[in-house]
Amino acid sequence: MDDHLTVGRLAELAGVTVRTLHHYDEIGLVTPSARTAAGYRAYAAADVERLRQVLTYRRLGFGLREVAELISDPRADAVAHLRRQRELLVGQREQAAALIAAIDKELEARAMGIKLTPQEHLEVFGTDKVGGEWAAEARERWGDTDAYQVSQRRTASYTKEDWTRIKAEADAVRDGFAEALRTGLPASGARAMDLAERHRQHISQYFYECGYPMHRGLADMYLADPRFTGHYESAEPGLAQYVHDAFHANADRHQPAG
Amino acid sequence: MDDHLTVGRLAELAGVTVRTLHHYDEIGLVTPSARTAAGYRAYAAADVERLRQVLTYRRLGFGLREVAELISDPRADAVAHLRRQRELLVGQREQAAALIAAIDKELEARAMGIKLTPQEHLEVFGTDKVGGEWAAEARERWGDTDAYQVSQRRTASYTKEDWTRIKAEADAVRDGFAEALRTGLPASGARAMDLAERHRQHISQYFYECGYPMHRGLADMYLADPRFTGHYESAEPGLAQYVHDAFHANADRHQPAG
DNA sequence: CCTTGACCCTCACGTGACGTGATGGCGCAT
DNA sequence: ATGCGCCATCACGTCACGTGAGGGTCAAGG
Repeated sequence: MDDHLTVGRLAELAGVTVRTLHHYDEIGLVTPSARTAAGYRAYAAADVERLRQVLTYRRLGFGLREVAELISDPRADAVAHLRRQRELLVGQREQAAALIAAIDKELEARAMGIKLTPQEHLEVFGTDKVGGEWAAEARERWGDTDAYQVSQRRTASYTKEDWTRIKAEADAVRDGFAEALRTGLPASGARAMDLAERHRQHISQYFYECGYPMHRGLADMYLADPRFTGHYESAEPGLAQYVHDAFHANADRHQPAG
Repeated sequence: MDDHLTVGRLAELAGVTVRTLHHYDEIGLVTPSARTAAGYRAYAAADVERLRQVLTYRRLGFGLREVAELISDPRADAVAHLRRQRELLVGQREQAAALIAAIDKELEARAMGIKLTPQEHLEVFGTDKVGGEWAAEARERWGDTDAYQVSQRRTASYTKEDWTRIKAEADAVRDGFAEALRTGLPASGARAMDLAERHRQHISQYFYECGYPMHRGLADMYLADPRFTGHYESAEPGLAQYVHDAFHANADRHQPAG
């Protein structure tokens, strides 16, 4: 009774109710590895660790049935779990950040006395949807590994190296734009438009299908969102506007009537 | 039927099921402001907006009963809602970030063949608990609006100008580091340490109390998280490591025994 | 005009993850 | 031996929908 915990103790430790532990025992999700003579549940260190995994996955939006599958997956060791959990958490964090950005945008608009278009309001739904069904999406992704790389909009599971490459390419494009601006080339010139096209293809390859209409949207976003604006403005004043114009010029070139 | 939406359309738009909208209608949470002759639900723009509020609060972990109270609170206008939602989202984002940090820590430890102490394992429970009851905590906090402004740790509601200044300062520090690295100054030299200190005070002023131990944590983080790494590496190769070393050197200077 | 298929309606029971007692057995201190 | 707190097992309640069943509505095409 010294290296084993009672339900009450474990519940307090883990921040859940006793009933929850009973429930997990009932459905066989976290079963105490021993019982006292009187029938008291006795949780060992390994049980605590298992509960920790369970609660982590639960927090990520998985149902208990799914959690059971995940943690009993024989081809996944502790590190694999941690990597998976990390990814999902990054997704959650990004999602929260996206919603914060949307709210900032709206607050800003209201502060300036501008009413946003219904279109812009719907962004929240969009991100919200992705958010609410994040786990579901993740599940689908793990289902078939073929369509996975192809159709996903988000950053899936890039390795550190991938990110480094992505960042490098993004910076290369930015620096290219900065130089074009400094040397006085027009935003609608061939050099700027080529850089815009390179950027569009980069986004398409690593993030999501980005057609010309969507690329136009990105251009506007880069002017509207201070974070993105800062990314370009910090390299060269006026660069955000320049990039914006180049994106649109490039879109005009490939798909007139925009 | 032109400015009104049917259930199906709204459901798709909002990323929820038709059944959910039926349910919200049943309990009087989001009731369509009109019905067609055939009895079809007809949602007007105001209804859509209300649904948006509902889904936002729901996403933040509130029960529908609570959501109903929140959005029918007469002393809260749209901006107040947005500010509240923003705060809760910042909390969620921080919480996710905290868990990511905890996982990074464990992954790092495992990579180095170190087993963490049970103490450290329990951190996850701690943050998890805070997370699960985030909404409850938030509710308590709103009890007194005085402590509210004071005790907030994060970025609350910075203006666009604030963000621009913040970004500018961050870039100035980065460029300073880059130059120091290029000119061959050591990471433990006066120039680098002064920049580190400037960075720390910047963080403390605009974001959160950042003591030397926490600044050390940030240093490690900058090497661990590819986005932060990219921020520095893109300016100059090897800069992330350099900055990391400078932070630690600076911390050593002010608080030995680290 | 009439069919067809996609959409809509209202019951109404099912489900997942527990909450909330009810009733009774340990275990230790006074 | 007698509280008092914690433990056990039923067993029903709840919340936010899911999932059909059975039947009306509507726009498009034959």
